This record gives sequence, C-alpha cells and structure tokens, in this order.
Amino acid sequence: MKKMLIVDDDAELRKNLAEILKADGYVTDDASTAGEAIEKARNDAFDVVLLDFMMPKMNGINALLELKKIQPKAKIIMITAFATVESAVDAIKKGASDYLSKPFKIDELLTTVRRVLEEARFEDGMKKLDFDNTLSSLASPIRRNILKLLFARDHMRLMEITRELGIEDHTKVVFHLKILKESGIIEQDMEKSYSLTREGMKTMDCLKTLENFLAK
Amino acid sequence: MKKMLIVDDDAELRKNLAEILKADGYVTDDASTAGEAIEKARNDAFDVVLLDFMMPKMNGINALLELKKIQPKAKIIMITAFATVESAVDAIKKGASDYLSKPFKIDELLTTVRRVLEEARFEDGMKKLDFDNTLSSLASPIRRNILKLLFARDHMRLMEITRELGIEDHTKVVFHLKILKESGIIEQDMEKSYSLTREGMKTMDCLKTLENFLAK
DNA sequence: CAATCGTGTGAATTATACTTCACAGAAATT
DNA sequence: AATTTCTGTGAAGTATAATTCACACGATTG
Repeated sequence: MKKMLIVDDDAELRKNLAEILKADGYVTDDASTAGEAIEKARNDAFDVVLLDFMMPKMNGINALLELKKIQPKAKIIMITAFATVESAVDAIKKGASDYLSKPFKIDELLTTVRRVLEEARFEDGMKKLDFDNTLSSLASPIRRNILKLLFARDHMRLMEITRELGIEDHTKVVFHLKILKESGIIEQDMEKSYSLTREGMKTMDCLKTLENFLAK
Repeated sequence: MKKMLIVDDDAELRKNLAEILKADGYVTDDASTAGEAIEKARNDAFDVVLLDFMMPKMNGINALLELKKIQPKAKIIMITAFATVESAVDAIKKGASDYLSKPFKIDELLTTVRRVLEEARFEDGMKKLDFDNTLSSLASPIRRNILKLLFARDHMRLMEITRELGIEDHTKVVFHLKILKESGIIEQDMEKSYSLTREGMKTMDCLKTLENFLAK
C-alpha cells in the first residue's frame, strides 16, 4: 500500500487526483501549501509526492529541496502548468523523479506514478544487493586479511598477496580476489596490481571501528 | 620470532638477560633509562618489555603507563628488587602482565615470559573469533533484518519477529536468533524477549554508516 | 628456444550455511 | 481439563561457498 502526498493550491484538482489515485489502490493525503506539505512530511512517510511547481508563497524548487531533505527516499513528481524544457530539467537535477504538465490525462498520471515506483523498487534492490555483497565479502577472514594487506601496502599483485598470507594454492587467492573485485571493494589496474577502491577504503574504516570496539 | 625490550639501569643485568633470552630464541634490544625505552618503543614494536621498577629519574609505574600508551599490545613484565605485594598488585592493575622479583632464576624468567606470550596468543585468538562471528552474523540479510527490527523496537519475542518478517517457519528464525545470540550481538531476558546487547548497538552503528555510504 | 614464473579459468570435490520437517514441553486460552 | 499458541531441539536434506586440481597462456629469464 503506497502512500502519496498531493500538494496543490487548487482544491478541486486535489480532490480529483485523490479520487483517481485512491481508485488505483493508493493511500493519499493532501496539502494546499508548500508549508503544509513540509509539515505533513515531518510526521508521516510518503512514497510519492505530487508537487505543483507553481504555488503562492514558496516556489516549487525550494519546496522540492526541502521535502527531499526531510524524506530523501520519497519520490517527487513535479506538476507544472507551463511546461518548459528548462524547468523540467532543473527539477530533475534537483531531485524530482519525473514531471507532469497540466493538463494531463488520468492514464498519463497513473503510468508516471507506476514507473516512478517501479524505478524506486529497482533502486532499492540494487542498493540492497551492493550491501549484501559487501557484507558477505567481509565475512571471510581470508578476504579481510587481503583487505588489511592492501590497506597497508596500497597495491599488491597476486603472488605478493599469496606469499604474504602464506597460502600455497594461488588459485584460492584468485577466488577471493574475484569476489572482492565483484563487490567493488578492490580494483585492478593494467599492471594487474590490486588496490582498494574508494568504497573499499570506507569499508575498512568501518571495519576498524568495529574491530577496535570488539577488542574493548 | 618474538621481540623483547630490556629496560634496566644495571648494564651487567641487561647483558645477562639478553644472553639468556637470545639463547631461548628471542630477539632483544635494551635501554638503560625509561626515556630511552620510550624512545625505542616509538620506533619499533615489541612483544614483551622487561621493565625495572626502580630506576633513577622516572619511576616504574609512570614508565609502564607511558609504554602502554605507545604500544598497547606490548606485554610488560615488571622487575623489582624489593618485592612487596602492594607494588605488584598496583603494577598489574596499571597494565603489567606479570612481575619478577630480584633475584630470580633463569627458569623463572623464561617460564614467566612464555606464560605471558601464551596468554597474549590466547587473547588475540579470542578477539579474532568474536570478530569473525560478528561479521559472519551480518552476512545474512535475514539476520540484518532481525537486527533492524530489534534496533527499532528495543525488544521483541520470537513470534513477533517471525510474523513481522513474514516468515512462515518459525524454526528458521530460531536458527538465526541462535547465531546472533552466540555472537553476542543480541541477548534474551527471562521473559524470552530478545534485544540488542551493547556490542549489538555498536554493530548497528557501524552497519548504518556503511549502508549510508553505499547508498551514496 | 626452453624453462620457469605469474596470472588466471573451469570443473570436480568438499565444507559450511541454511532450510525444512517432525516432534515436544511450557505457557496461555477456552 | 482440553486445546491452542509459543518456544524451542535435533536430524535430514538442500543450497551455497570454498577449496583443490588439471590445465592454459603470456611474460620473463637463463
């Protein structure tokens, strides 16, 4: 059950949008001003916000930025009466997921909402996957030792790592290096040398924090 | 090859100790004053420091504290000519691993050194084990979801967790709860309610840091 | 140019982690 | 008092991860 927030100063439009969206299975709430919208966003989590670009008092872009600050996960669809390429591009750059230009058909609205939600689901899936990969990479002591080595020495090649760890079979190391590479924790340059990526560095920070804590 | 630092103002004793220890397979270095010892500790890692309690200029306890600050992992064995229970207890409290009272026999010295090193090995092993357990615990998405729930709700019982996660077979949850309990990340009170331990809280902090970073 | 070393692949095996199922005693409910 | 729900155990099976082995190919060295 996805939750939507409709923000528009036109009460008639709010009512119509709410009816259409409710009919399609969404839960809706609405706000007549940007201020009211922000207030509601502070108290309740929304999946999608339909935000009128042209409203009295606060302009659409500022409202967009403020809403994104409060709820980074919420997807925002801008609604604008005078569609111009520039304003649309600007809104997307500032974090809007899509935009609709008045007047729009019911189908247009629904397909846009569905697409945005679908994209959100996909994004979440991707992030969760990365996270899973990172953590399962850290689960193996061998891989952690490889990371420690790379952290200390900056970059090393296969046989250097293999010998340093005292492992006989180099293909074992190849196996673990591949996993670390696929998780984006390490990378390899043209000279076949392995090193930590930016994310790998951050991961090591985290690891060290945890290690220090557990070592009391 | 374990590295020892001998700190004593008596040159004769330093020479004797170094010979005995070298004969037993250790690498040694020495210092005649506390200041010199601290200087050497800054540039080189030692496994064990033999530290005379009674020295001119700096007293033994201060030297002990300073050395521990520079190299927390180094094990320190205090040497004292006038053994008293109080000074020994004090030294142990301040971080010394053991103490020897002059005069001591060669065997006494060697067994003390060996025991201290053995204890150190054991400690390290324990810590590494905890760390392994913690990270392999975090590798499973189910377990991370359990942790998130416990983080949000403080404490929950088996069936609450099971239903909240939408899992049909409760024994599956039992399995994962057991792993989390064994890693010391969660604990259970007499009412059978599960909650995060102190380490579990810290672990969640780490996890959130990493998650935020990976979510860019 | 032959031999050695470094860097890997892919298949087969082994080990470990995870899930499922059958069951059982304690606690709560009817 | 009987029934249902909760909390678990232990064995069996399944899935996934890790290791080992046989081999290949380019680079370097003698």
